[in-house]
Amino acid sequence: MRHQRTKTCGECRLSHVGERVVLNGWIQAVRDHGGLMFIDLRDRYGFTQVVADPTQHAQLAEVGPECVIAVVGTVRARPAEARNANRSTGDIEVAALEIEVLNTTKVPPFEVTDECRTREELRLEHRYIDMRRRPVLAAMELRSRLNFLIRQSMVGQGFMEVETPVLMKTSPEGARDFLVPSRVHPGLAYGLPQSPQLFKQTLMVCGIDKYFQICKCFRDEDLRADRQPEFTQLDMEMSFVRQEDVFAVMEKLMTGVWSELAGSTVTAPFPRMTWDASMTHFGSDKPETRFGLELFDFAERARVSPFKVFSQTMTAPQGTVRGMVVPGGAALPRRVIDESEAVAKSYGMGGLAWVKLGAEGPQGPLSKFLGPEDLAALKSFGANQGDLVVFTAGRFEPALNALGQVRLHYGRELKLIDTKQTHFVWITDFPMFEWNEDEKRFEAKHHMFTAPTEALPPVGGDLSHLKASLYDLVLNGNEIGSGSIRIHQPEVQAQVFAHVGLTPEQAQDKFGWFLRVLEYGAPPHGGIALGIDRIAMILAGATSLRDVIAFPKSASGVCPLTQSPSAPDERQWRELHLRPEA
RNA sequence: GGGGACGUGGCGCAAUUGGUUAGCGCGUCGGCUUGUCACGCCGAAGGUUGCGGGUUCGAGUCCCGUCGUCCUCGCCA
Repeated sequence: MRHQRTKTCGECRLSHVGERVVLNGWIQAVRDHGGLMFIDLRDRYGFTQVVADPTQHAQLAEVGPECVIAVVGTVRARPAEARNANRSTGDIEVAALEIEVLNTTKVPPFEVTDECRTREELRLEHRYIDMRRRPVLAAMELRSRLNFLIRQSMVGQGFMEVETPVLMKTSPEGARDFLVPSRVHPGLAYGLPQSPQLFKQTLMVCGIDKYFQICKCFRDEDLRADRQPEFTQLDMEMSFVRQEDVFAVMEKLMTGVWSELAGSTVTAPFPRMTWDASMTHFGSDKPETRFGLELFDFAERARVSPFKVFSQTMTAPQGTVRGMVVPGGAALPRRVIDESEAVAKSYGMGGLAWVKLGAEGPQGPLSKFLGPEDLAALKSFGANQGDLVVFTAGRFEPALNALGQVRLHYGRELKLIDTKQTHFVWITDFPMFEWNEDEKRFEAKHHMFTAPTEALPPVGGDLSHLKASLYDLVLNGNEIGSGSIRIHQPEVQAQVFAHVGLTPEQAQDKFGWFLRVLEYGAPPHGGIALGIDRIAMILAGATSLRDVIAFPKSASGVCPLTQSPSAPDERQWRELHLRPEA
């Protein structure tokens, strides 16, 4: 490179007119008028129009879009009628004195334009071209600013950033671990962290008091639009705190982030809602609270209903019948109702019971089962003439969850969600355990290190009603963080291990080291982890995590750019004492 | 592991009920062009319709299988 830039492509203004400058960048577009040529030069900072006489610069014959050039030239004001108000540099142009071709390019597989509508697979395969596009670049910048604001806020609030190992001990509970086989120790493996949970708790015992880290976490499970195998968390933990202290730190962080990056004011404290209330009213543990359509409990009437699905469900274990009023829904076409039934079915329901309260009385499959007392009950739940009422029947969580999804379906279908609003809400008092039907045992709802809010019953007892100091931060119906007050007493920790079916030997083998940590003066502590990718996605207005990750993986976990995972060679397998299945 | 959608020149799309030589726009290449900024005008090249098999006189179109991508249930915090 003979000519190194003295200005970026977003820098020159009328105040620079007359200056001799050097620009480096990519050719965005060439407009060749024969005796006069316009070149839009682009870098991260902007675009500058270069004007050249092709007869003076023979190299111009060999360059096209995405070639990299250096331009030596003079800044001059554009003629008044040729100014471009759409660009910050639109009042000036650089008249080329010399042009140096720094690199040519193959014909790009797609054009570098804002509204590029090529398929995502191709964009990710050529991410180095895709990221030159302004929307992608903007998402990366947003993320960078988010990370900076997080560090600024956390350090400002007295937290210390500590790095924890990525090669760590594999753990049996929760998501599947990515394994890293050991070369030195045949048959042994590290696990990549699902989160630095035990290390951050250990840091509390170390006396760090306030810890945070922006760290990569890994989970070897199937992917979704909002789930990648590796993702980034803001991980934090504090000593001598109750959950309100954790909330306050996060509220200060998030209100600051929102005012900086979303340009909107979010006020703290955020509303709090118990898990029971969230499930009961919204059919979800991550409620979208920007519209109504709250659910109601139809148990009383369902119990005595002639409709067998209702009455039989009420006699089954954990059986419940829940309903939801769709105001004005009696006018909805059958197609919309059928679609909502499909939603309920996809979430495990046999169907969706519904009734339209029309002018001539109840209509629909359920109407013949509804007596005057049922209709009075519906009225008490807010149903009026002209409304649609839908119901699910089943076990508590599936029935509520399915109806919650139906609620979201109607919220979107009827455009009830005010997307201009930002609703943070804390969900608190989660159940400590949940029953795993496949394995016939209780397992931790969050993880095994969450503190119960009351004394644990003897092993073998019913754990289904136990609550924990466990909380989620929910934003516009997205779970963006999850945390808890932790167990800091080794006896309690040992009890929890026993409750989830770990023998003392297994507990010792997997977590003995951590039980010992707790035995040496562990302070009461708690914390939370926020999903930075998801927060960035919401701030960017994106619908996929891939839009805010520089080099994301496809739904099957493949990196489109590098084609990982790939086959290690024979020697690599051998060194790890492994052999692939043929 | 299950369900759904998609796969056609480099890119985005079209092709009626299975029927002629698979079209259009962008890009690319060549020519013209001194005030454009999605420059314009003229011309040209570019296709094993993801892959494999089948049905048929005939398949981009129908059937079976397979691969890939996306969405999703399960799974996962």
